[in-house]
Amino acid sequence: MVLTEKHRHILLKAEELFAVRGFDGATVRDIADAAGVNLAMISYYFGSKEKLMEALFRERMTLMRIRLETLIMDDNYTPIQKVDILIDEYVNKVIQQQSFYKIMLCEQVINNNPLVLKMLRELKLSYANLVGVLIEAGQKQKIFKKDIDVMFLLNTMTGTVTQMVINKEYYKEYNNYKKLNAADFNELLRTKLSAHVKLVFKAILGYEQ
Amino acid sequence: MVLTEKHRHILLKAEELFAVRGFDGATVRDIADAAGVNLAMISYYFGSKEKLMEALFRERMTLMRIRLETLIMDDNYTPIQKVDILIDEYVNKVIQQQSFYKIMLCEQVINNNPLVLKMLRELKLSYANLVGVLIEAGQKQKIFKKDIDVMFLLNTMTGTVTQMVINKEYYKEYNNYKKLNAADFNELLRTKLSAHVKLVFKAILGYEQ
DNA sequence: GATAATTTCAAACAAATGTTTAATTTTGTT
DNA sequence: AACAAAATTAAACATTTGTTTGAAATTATC
Repeated sequence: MVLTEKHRHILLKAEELFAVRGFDGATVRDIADAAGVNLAMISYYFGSKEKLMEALFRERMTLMRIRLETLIMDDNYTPIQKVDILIDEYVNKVIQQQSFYKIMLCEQVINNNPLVLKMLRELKLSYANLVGVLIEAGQKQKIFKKDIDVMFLLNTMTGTVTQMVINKEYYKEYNNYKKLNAADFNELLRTKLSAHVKLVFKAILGYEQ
Repeated sequence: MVLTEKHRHILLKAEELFAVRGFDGATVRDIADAAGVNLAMISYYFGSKEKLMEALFRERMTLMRIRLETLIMDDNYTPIQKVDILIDEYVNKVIQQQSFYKIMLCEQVINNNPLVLKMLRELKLSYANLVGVLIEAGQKQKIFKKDIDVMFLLNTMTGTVTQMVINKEYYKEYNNYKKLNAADFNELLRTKLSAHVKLVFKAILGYEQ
Protein backbone atom coordinates (compact mmCIF):
# COMPACT_ATOMS: atom_id res chain seq x y z
CA MET A 1 0.00 0.00 0.00
CA VAL A 2 1.30 3.45 -0.93
CA LEU A 3 0.95 5.96 1.87
CA THR A 4 -0.11 9.54 1.13
CA GLU A 5 0.33 12.50 3.44
CA LYS A 6 -3.20 11.88 4.69
CA HIS A 7 -2.34 8.29 5.53
CA ARG A 8 0.70 9.41 7.46
CA HIS A 9 -1.23 12.06 9.33
CA ILE A 10 -3.85 9.58 10.48
CA LEU A 11 -1.14 7.10 11.46
CA LEU A 12 0.59 9.75 13.55
CA LYS A 13 -2.57 10.57 15.47
CA ALA A 14 -3.47 6.92 15.85
CA GLU A 15 0.02 6.27 17.17
CA GLU A 16 -0.38 8.89 19.87
CA LEU A 17 -3.69 7.44 20.99
CA PHE A 18 -2.55 3.82 20.90
CA ALA A 19 0.43 4.77 23.07
CA VAL A 20 -1.78 6.29 25.75
CA ARG A 21 -4.87 4.10 25.66
CA GLY A 22 -3.70 0.89 24.00
CA PHE A 23 -5.10 -0.69 20.86
CA ASP A 24 -8.41 -1.72 22.40
CA GLY A 25 -8.73 1.44 24.43
CA ALA A 26 -8.35 3.83 21.53
CA THR A 27 -11.57 3.81 19.53
CA VAL A 28 -11.84 4.46 15.82
CA ARG A 29 -13.93 7.50 16.70
CA ASP A 30 -11.14 8.83 18.93
CA ILE A 31 -8.61 8.39 16.16
CA ALA A 32 -10.82 10.01 13.54
CA ASP A 33 -11.48 12.96 15.82
CA ALA A 34 -7.81 13.39 16.67
CA ALA A 35 -6.89 13.28 13.00
CA GLY A 36 -9.70 15.65 12.10
CA VAL A 37 -11.28 13.30 9.59
CA ASN A 38 -14.62 11.60 9.34
CA LEU A 39 -15.11 8.31 11.15
CA ALA A 40 -15.61 6.41 7.91
CA MET A 41 -12.25 7.59 6.58
CA ILE A 42 -10.37 5.08 8.76
CA SER A 43 -11.97 2.14 7.02
CA TYR A 44 -11.77 3.94 3.68
CA TYR A 45 -8.04 4.56 3.96
CA PHE A 46 -6.84 1.47 5.83
CA GLY A 47 -9.61 -1.12 5.55
CA SER A 48 -9.99 -1.68 9.27
CA LYS A 49 -8.64 -0.73 12.68
CA GLU A 50 -6.42 -3.82 12.71
CA LYS A 51 -5.00 -2.99 9.31
CA LEU A 52 -4.34 0.55 10.47
CA MET A 53 -2.21 -0.88 13.27
CA GLU A 54 -0.42 -3.12 10.79
CA ALA A 55 0.22 -0.14 8.52
CA LEU A 56 1.65 1.76 11.47
CA PHE A 57 4.04 -1.07 12.30
CA ARG A 58 5.06 -1.50 8.67
CA GLU A 59 5.71 2.23 8.36
CA ARG A 60 7.71 2.57 11.60
CA MET A 61 9.65 -0.67 11.41
CA THR A 62 10.80 -0.49 7.81
CA LEU A 63 14.01 1.41 8.44
CA MET A 64 15.03 -0.24 11.69
CA ARG A 65 16.66 -3.42 10.44
CA ILE A 66 18.39 -1.96 7.39
CA ARG A 67 20.26 0.58 9.51
CA LEU A 68 21.64 -2.02 11.89
CA GLU A 69 22.74 -4.24 9.01
CA THR A 70 24.82 -1.50 7.39
CA LEU A 71 26.38 -0.64 10.74
CA ILE A 72 27.41 -4.22 11.50
CA MET A 73 28.93 -4.68 8.04
CA ASP A 74 30.73 -1.33 8.06
CA ASP A 75 34.51 -1.84 8.09
CA ASN A 76 35.33 1.69 9.19
CA TYR A 77 34.54 1.03 12.85
CA THR A 78 35.99 -1.21 15.53
CA PRO A 79 33.62 -3.50 17.44
CA ILE A 80 33.72 -1.15 20.41
CA GLN A 81 32.86 1.82 18.23
CA LYS A 82 30.02 -0.13 16.70
CA VAL A 83 28.64 -0.98 20.13
CA ASP A 84 28.74 2.71 21.07
CA ILE A 85 26.98 3.71 17.86
CA LEU A 86 24.40 0.97 18.35
CA ILE A 87 23.59 2.26 21.81
CA ASP A 88 23.49 5.91 20.79
CA GLU A 89 21.20 5.23 17.88
CA TYR A 90 18.88 3.01 19.88
CA VAL A 91 18.57 5.54 22.69
CA ASN A 92 17.93 8.31 20.17
CA LYS A 93 15.28 6.33 18.38
CA VAL A 94 13.35 5.39 21.50
CA ILE A 95 13.40 8.93 22.85
CA GLN A 96 12.42 10.34 19.48
CA GLN A 97 9.65 7.81 18.90
CA GLN A 98 8.42 7.27 22.43
CA SER A 99 4.84 6.63 21.41
CA PHE A 100 5.69 3.86 19.01
CA TYR A 101 8.03 2.13 21.44
CA LYS A 102 5.31 2.17 24.07
CA ILE A 103 2.97 0.54 21.59
CA MET A 104 5.61 -2.05 20.71
CA LEU A 105 6.08 -2.86 24.37
CA CYS A 106 2.37 -3.44 24.93
CA GLU A 107 2.03 -5.47 21.76
CA GLN A 108 4.80 -7.77 22.98
CA VAL A 109 2.76 -8.47 26.08
CA ILE A 110 -0.77 -8.40 24.70
CA ASN A 111 -1.19 -10.94 21.99
CA ASN A 112 -3.44 -9.00 19.64
CA ASN A 113 -2.45 -8.98 16.02
CA PRO A 114 -0.74 -12.01 14.43
CA LEU A 115 0.88 -9.94 11.69
CA VAL A 116 2.27 -7.44 14.18
CA LEU A 117 3.57 -10.32 16.27
CA LYS A 118 5.30 -11.77 13.23
CA MET A 119 6.98 -8.44 12.47
CA LEU A 120 8.16 -8.08 16.06
CA ARG A 121 9.47 -11.62 16.02
CA GLU A 122 11.45 -11.11 12.84
CA LEU A 123 12.86 -7.82 14.08
CA LYS A 124 13.95 -9.38 17.36
CA LEU A 125 15.59 -12.43 15.85
CA SER A 126 17.37 -10.49 13.11
CA TYR A 127 18.58 -8.03 15.73
CA ALA A 128 19.94 -10.87 17.82
CA ASN A 129 21.64 -12.41 14.82
CA LEU A 130 23.22 -9.18 13.65
CA VAL A 131 24.47 -8.22 17.09
CA GLY A 132 25.68 -11.80 17.41
CA VAL A 133 27.94 -11.21 14.41
CA LEU A 134 29.28 -8.07 16.02
CA ILE A 135 29.99 -9.84 19.29
CA GLU A 136 31.79 -12.68 17.58
CA ALA A 137 33.95 -10.24 15.65
CA GLY A 138 34.92 -8.59 18.92
CA GLN A 139 35.62 -11.92 20.54
CA LYS A 140 37.89 -12.97 17.68
CA GLN A 141 39.88 -9.80 18.24
CA LYS A 142 40.03 -10.64 21.97
CA ILE A 143 38.26 -7.37 22.77
CA PHE A 144 35.08 -8.91 24.18
CA LYS A 145 35.11 -11.77 26.63
CA LYS A 146 33.86 -15.28 25.86
CA ASP A 147 30.38 -16.58 26.59
CA ILE A 148 28.33 -13.51 25.85
CA ASP A 149 24.58 -14.08 25.89
CA VAL A 150 23.35 -11.88 23.06
CA MET A 151 19.72 -11.85 24.18
CA PHE A 152 20.63 -10.89 27.73
CA LEU A 153 22.79 -8.12 26.36
CA LEU A 154 20.10 -6.77 24.04
CA ASN A 155 17.28 -7.07 26.54
CA THR A 156 19.36 -5.18 29.08
CA MET A 157 19.61 -2.30 26.64
CA THR A 158 16.00 -2.35 25.45
CA GLY A 159 14.66 -2.97 28.93
CA THR A 160 16.64 -0.21 30.59
CA VAL A 161 15.82 2.36 27.93
CA THR A 162 12.11 1.59 27.66
CA GLN A 163 11.79 1.44 31.41
CA MET A 164 13.39 4.88 31.77
CA VAL A 165 11.14 6.32 29.08
CA ILE A 166 8.03 4.84 30.64
CA ASN A 167 9.01 6.19 34.06
CA LYS A 168 10.18 9.55 32.74
CA GLU A 169 7.81 11.55 34.88
CA TYR A 170 8.82 9.79 38.09
CA TYR A 171 12.45 10.44 37.23
CA LYS A 172 11.70 14.10 36.62
CA GLU A 173 9.91 14.39 39.92
CA TYR A 174 12.43 12.36 41.92
CA ASN A 175 15.33 14.50 40.68
CA ASN A 176 13.51 17.82 40.73
CA TYR A 177 13.87 18.53 37.04
CA LYS A 178 10.49 20.25 36.93
CA LYS A 179 11.95 23.50 35.62
CA LEU A 180 13.26 21.81 32.47
CA ASN A 181 11.07 21.91 29.37
CA ALA A 182 10.21 18.71 27.54
CA ALA A 183 12.92 19.06 24.90
CA ASP A 184 15.70 19.81 27.37
CA PHE A 185 14.60 16.97 29.61
CA ASN A 186 14.62 14.54 26.68
CA GLU A 187 18.11 15.69 25.85
CA LEU A 188 19.24 15.12 29.41
CA LEU A 189 17.66 11.69 29.40
CA ARG A 190 19.31 10.87 26.09
CA THR A 191 22.78 11.77 27.34
CA LYS A 192 22.44 9.99 30.65
CA LEU A 193 20.91 6.88 29.09
CA SER A 194 23.67 6.58 26.50
CA ALA A 195 26.38 6.87 29.12
CA HIS A 196 24.65 4.47 31.46
CA VAL A 197 24.04 1.74 28.88
CA LYS A 198 27.60 2.05 27.62
CA LEU A 199 28.90 1.51 31.12
CA VAL A 200 26.70 -1.54 31.53
CA PHE A 201 27.79 -2.94 28.17
CA LYS A 202 31.44 -2.59 29.08
CA ALA A 203 30.79 -4.76 32.10
CA ILE A 204 28.87 -7.39 30.16
CA LEU A 205 31.25 -7.49 27.21
CA GLY A 206 34.26 -7.18 29.48
CA TYR A 207 36.38 -4.42 28.03
CA GLU A 208 37.91 -1.26 29.50
CA GLN A 209 38.47 2.33 28.38
CA MET B 1 -12.74 -5.60 51.30
CA VAL B 2 -12.18 -9.09 52.70
CA LEU B 3 -11.29 -11.62 50.02
CA THR B 4 -12.71 -15.14 50.17
CA GLU B 5 -11.35 -18.14 48.28
CA LYS B 6 -13.87 -17.40 45.53
CA HIS B 7 -12.59 -13.86 45.24
CA ARG B 8 -9.05 -15.10 44.93
CA HIS B 9 -9.98 -17.70 42.36
CA ILE B 10 -11.68 -15.13 40.14
CA LEU B 11 -8.72 -12.75 40.57
CA LEU B 12 -6.33 -15.48 39.49
CA LYS B 13 -8.26 -16.21 36.32
CA ALA B 14 -8.75 -12.51 35.59
CA GLU B 15 -5.01 -12.01 36.06
CA GLU B 16 -4.21 -14.65 33.44
CA LEU B 17 -6.58 -13.06 30.93
CA PHE B 18 -5.47 -9.49 31.59
CA ALA B 19 -1.87 -10.57 31.04
CA VAL B 20 -2.63 -12.04 27.62
CA ARG B 21 -5.32 -9.70 26.28
CA GLY B 22 -4.94 -6.54 28.33
CA PHE B 23 -7.57 -4.89 30.48
CA ASP B 24 -9.74 -3.74 27.59
CA GLY B 25 -9.21 -6.91 25.59
CA ALA B 26 -10.31 -9.30 28.34
CA THR B 27 -14.09 -9.13 28.62
CA VAL B 28 -16.07 -9.74 31.77
CA ARG B 29 -17.63 -12.72 30.00
CA ASP B 30 -14.18 -14.16 29.29
CA ILE B 31 -13.21 -13.80 32.92
CA ALA B 32 -16.44 -15.31 34.21
CA ASP B 33 -16.07 -18.27 31.83
CA ALA B 34 -12.43 -18.83 32.78
CA ALA B 35 -13.30 -18.73 36.46
CA GLY B 36 -16.30 -20.98 35.92
CA VAL B 37 -18.77 -18.53 37.44
CA ASN B 38 -21.78 -16.69 36.13
CA LEU B 39 -21.26 -13.40 34.35
CA ALA B 40 -23.12 -11.46 37.00
CA MET B 41 -20.82 -12.77 39.72
CA ILE B 42 -18.07 -10.36 38.70
CA SER B 43 -20.19 -7.34 39.52
CA TYR B 44 -21.61 -9.15 42.54
CA TYR B 45 -18.20 -9.87 44.03
CA PHE B 46 -16.18 -6.86 42.96
CA GLY B 47 -18.66 -4.17 41.94
CA SER B 48 -17.23 -3.61 38.48
CA LYS B 49 -14.49 -4.65 36.09
CA GLU B 50 -12.41 -1.65 37.12
CA LYS B 51 -12.76 -2.49 40.77
CA LEU B 52 -11.77 -6.08 40.01
CA MET B 53 -8.54 -4.74 38.54
CA GLU B 54 -8.02 -2.56 41.59
CA ALA B 55 -8.63 -5.52 43.87
CA LEU B 56 -6.05 -7.52 41.90
CA PHE B 57 -3.46 -4.79 42.31
CA ARG B 58 -4.22 -4.36 45.98
CA GLU B 59 -3.93 -8.11 46.52
CA ARG B 60 -0.67 -8.57 44.62
CA MET B 61 1.07 -5.40 45.73
CA THR B 62 0.37 -5.59 49.44
CA LEU B 63 3.43 -7.62 50.36
CA MET B 64 5.92 -6.03 47.98
CA ARG B 65 6.90 -2.91 49.88
CA ILE B 66 6.93 -4.39 53.36
CA ARG B 67 9.47 -7.05 52.34
CA LEU B 68 11.90 -4.51 50.91
CA GLU B 69 11.61 -2.31 53.98
CA THR B 70 12.59 -5.12 56.35
CA LEU B 71 15.49 -6.07 54.10
CA ILE B 72 16.90 -2.55 53.97
CA MET B 73 16.65 -2.10 57.72
CA ASP B 74 18.11 -5.53 58.53
CA ASP B 75 21.47 -5.17 60.25
CA ASN B 76 22.56 -8.75 59.63
CA TYR B 77 23.61 -8.11 56.04
CA THR B 78 26.24 -5.97 54.38
CA PRO B 79 25.13 -3.58 51.60
CA ILE B 80 26.50 -5.96 48.99
CA GLN B 81 24.62 -8.88 50.50
CA LYS B 82 21.47 -6.79 50.55
CA VAL B 83 21.89 -5.94 46.88
CA ASP B 84 22.28 -9.62 46.06
CA ILE B 85 19.18 -10.52 48.05
CA LEU B 86 17.25 -7.67 46.46
CA ILE B 87 18.10 -8.98 43.00
CA ASP B 88 17.39 -12.61 43.81
CA GLU B 89 14.03 -11.82 45.32
CA TYR B 90 13.01 -9.53 42.51
CA VAL B 91 13.94 -12.07 39.84
CA ASN B 92 12.10 -14.80 41.74
CA LYS B 93 9.00 -12.69 42.11
CA VAL B 94 8.80 -11.69 38.46
CA ILE B 95 9.33 -15.25 37.25
CA GLN B 96 6.84 -16.58 39.74
CA GLN B 97 4.22 -13.94 38.98
CA GLN B 98 4.80 -13.38 35.31
CA SER B 99 1.18 -12.59 34.53
CA PHE B 100 0.93 -9.84 37.08
CA TYR B 101 4.20 -8.24 36.05
CA LYS B 102 3.01 -8.18 32.46
CA ILE B 103 -0.15 -6.43 33.58
CA MET B 104 1.89 -3.95 35.61
CA LEU B 105 4.04 -3.19 32.60
CA CYS B 106 1.05 -2.46 30.37
CA GLU B 107 -0.65 -0.39 33.05
CA GLN B 108 2.45 1.77 33.28
CA VAL B 109 2.12 2.53 29.59
CA ILE B 110 -1.63 2.62 29.17
CA ASN B 111 -3.17 5.20 31.39
CA ASN B 112 -6.33 3.39 32.41
CA ASN B 113 -7.13 3.34 36.06
CA PRO B 114 -6.25 6.31 38.30
CA LEU B 115 -6.19 4.22 41.46
CA VAL B 116 -3.89 1.64 39.88
CA LEU B 117 -1.66 4.44 38.67
CA LYS B 118 -1.50 5.84 42.17
CA MET B 119 -0.51 2.46 43.61
CA LEU B 120 2.21 2.04 40.98
CA ARG B 121 3.50 5.50 41.66
CA GLU B 122 3.72 4.94 45.39
CA LEU B 123 5.42 1.59 44.92
CA LYS B 124 7.98 3.09 42.56
CA LEU B 125 8.83 6.07 44.69
CA SER B 126 9.05 4.09 47.92
CA TYR B 127 11.24 1.55 46.15
CA ALA B 128 13.53 4.32 44.95
CA ASN B 129 13.69 5.83 48.43
CA LEU B 130 14.43 2.55 50.17
CA VAL B 131 17.09 1.51 47.69
CA GLY B 132 18.45 5.03 48.00
CA VAL B 133 19.02 4.38 51.70
CA LEU B 134 20.83 1.17 50.88
CA ILE B 135 23.05 2.88 48.33
CA GLU B 136 23.97 5.68 50.71
CA ALA B 137 24.88 3.16 53.41
CA GLY B 138 27.17 1.42 50.95
CA GLN B 139 28.70 4.73 49.89
CA LYS B 140 29.40 5.71 53.47
CA GLN B 141 31.31 2.44 53.87
CA LYS B 142 33.21 3.25 50.66
CA ILE B 143 31.89 0.04 49.10
CA PHE B 144 29.79 1.69 46.39
CA LYS B 145 31.09 4.52 44.27
CA LYS B 146 29.76 8.07 44.41
CA ASP B 147 27.09 9.52 42.13
CA ILE B 148 24.81 6.54 41.79
CA ASP B 149 21.54 7.27 40.02
CA VAL B 150 19.03 5.15 41.92
CA MET B 151 16.35 5.25 39.24
CA PHE B 152 18.77 4.21 36.52
CA LEU B 153 19.93 1.38 38.71
CA LEU B 154 16.42 0.16 39.48
CA ASN B 155 15.11 0.54 35.97
CA THR B 156 18.05 -1.45 34.67
CA MET B 157 17.03 -4.31 36.91
CA THR B 158 13.29 -4.10 36.27
CA GLY B 159 13.75 -3.46 32.57
CA THR B 160 16.16 -6.33 32.01
CA VAL B 161 14.09 -8.81 33.96
CA THR B 162 10.73 -7.91 32.48
CA GLN B 163 12.18 -7.77 28.99
CA MET B 164 13.63 -11.27 29.39
CA VAL B 165 10.34 -12.60 30.71
CA ILE B 166 8.37 -11.01 27.89
CA ASN B 167 10.78 -12.43 25.31
CA LYS B 168 11.06 -15.82 26.99
CA GLU B 169 9.88 -17.75 23.98
CA TYR B 170 12.34 -16.07 21.63
CA TYR B 171 15.13 -16.85 24.08
CA LYS B 172 14.01 -20.46 24.25
CA GLU B 173 13.98 -20.72 20.48
CA TYR B 174 17.23 -18.82 19.92
CA ASN B 175 19.13 -21.06 22.35
CA ASN B 176 17.38 -24.31 21.42
CA TYR B 177 15.96 -24.97 24.85
CA LYS B 178 12.85 -26.56 23.34
CA LYS B 179 13.40 -29.85 25.15
CA LEU B 180 13.17 -28.18 28.56
CA ASN B 181 9.77 -28.16 30.26
CA ALA B 182 8.30 -24.93 31.51
CA ALA B 183 9.44 -25.36 35.11
CA ASP B 184 13.02 -26.25 34.20
CA PHE B 185 13.21 -23.38 31.75
CA ASN B 186 11.96 -20.94 34.36
CA GLU B 187 14.61 -22.24 36.74
CA LEU B 188 17.29 -21.73 34.11
CA LEU B 189 16.03 -18.24 33.42
CA ARG B 190 15.97 -17.46 37.12
CA THR B 191 19.57 -18.51 37.64
CA LYS B 192 20.89 -16.74 34.55
CA LEU B 193 18.94 -13.56 35.25
CA SER B 194 20.18 -13.35 38.84
CA ALA B 195 23.80 -13.78 37.80
CA HIS B 196 23.45 -11.32 34.94
CA VAL B 197 21.81 -8.55 36.95
CA LYS B 198 24.35 -8.99 39.74
CA LEU B 199 27.16 -8.54 37.24
CA VAL B 200 25.54 -5.40 35.90
CA PHE B 201 24.98 -4.02 39.38
CA LYS B 202 28.62 -4.53 40.28
CA ALA B 203 29.55 -2.36 37.33
CA ILE B 204 27.05 0.35 38.19
CA LEU B 205 27.77 0.40 41.90
CA GLY B 206 31.47 -0.08 41.30
CA TYR B 207 32.55 -2.89 43.57
CA GLU B 208 34.47 -6.09 42.99
CA GLN B 209 34.42 -9.66 44.33
C1' DG C 1 -17.56 22.71 -18.95
C1' DA C 2 -19.32 17.91 -18.97
C1' DT C 3 -18.22 13.52 -17.23
C1' DA C 4 -15.93 10.27 -14.35
C1' DA C 5 -13.36 9.13 -10.35
C1' DT C 6 -12.26 10.06 -5.83
C1' DT C 7 -13.13 11.76 -1.33
C1' DT C 8 -16.15 13.08 2.43
C1' DC C 9 -20.06 12.79 5.22
C1' DA C 10 -24.14 11.73 8.37
C1' DA C 11 -26.70 7.99 9.34
C1' DA C 12 -27.52 3.35 10.09
C1' DC C 13 -26.06 -1.45 11.26
C1' DA C 14 -25.13 -5.46 13.76
C1' DA C 15 -22.35 -7.22 17.25
C1' DA C 16 -20.21 -6.86 21.65
C1' DT C 17 -19.66 -4.78 26.05
C1' DG C 18 -20.29 -3.79 31.23
C1' DT C 19 -23.95 -3.77 34.28
C1' DT C 20 -28.49 -4.63 36.38
C1' DT C 21 -32.66 -7.11 37.42
C1' DA C 22 -35.70 -10.25 39.36
C1' DA C 23 -36.43 -14.88 40.05
C1' DT C 24 -34.41 -19.16 41.82
C1' DT C 25 -31.36 -21.98 44.38
C1' DT C 26 -28.31 -22.78 48.05
C1' DT C 27 -26.63 -22.08 52.57
C1' DG C 28 -26.85 -20.85 57.38
C1' DT C 29 -29.48 -20.16 61.75
C1' DT C 30 -32.85 -21.02 65.10
C1' DA D 1 -38.68 -27.83 59.64
C1' DA D 2 -39.10 -22.82 58.96
C1' DC D 3 -37.20 -18.78 58.07
C1' DA D 4 -33.64 -15.41 56.58
C1' DA D 5 -29.50 -14.36 54.26
C1' DA D 6 -26.40 -15.18 50.68
C1' DA D 7 -25.21 -16.93 46.24
C1' DT D 8 -26.38 -18.08 41.55
C1' DT D 9 -28.72 -17.71 37.32
C1' DA D 10 -30.72 -16.38 32.65
C1' DA D 11 -32.44 -12.58 30.63
C1' DA D 12 -32.61 -7.91 29.65
C1' DC D 13 -30.59 -3.20 29.49
C1' DA D 14 -28.39 0.72 27.67
C1' DT D 15 -23.99 1.96 25.57
C1' DT D 16 -20.29 1.56 22.86
C1' DT D 17 -17.91 -0.66 19.38
C1' DG D 18 -16.04 -1.32 14.34
C1' DT D 19 -17.89 -1.19 9.95
C1' DT D 20 -20.92 -0.18 6.00
C1' DT D 21 -24.04 2.49 3.19
C1' DG D 22 -25.62 5.66 -0.13
C1' DA D 23 -25.86 10.24 -1.03
C1' DA D 24 -23.27 14.58 -1.44
C1' DA D 25 -19.19 17.21 -2.31
C1' DT D 26 -14.79 17.62 -4.28
C1' DT D 27 -11.19 16.77 -7.54
C1' DA D 28 -9.32 15.06 -11.81
C1' DT D 29 -9.72 14.04 -16.82
C1' DC D 30 -11.05 14.78 -21.31
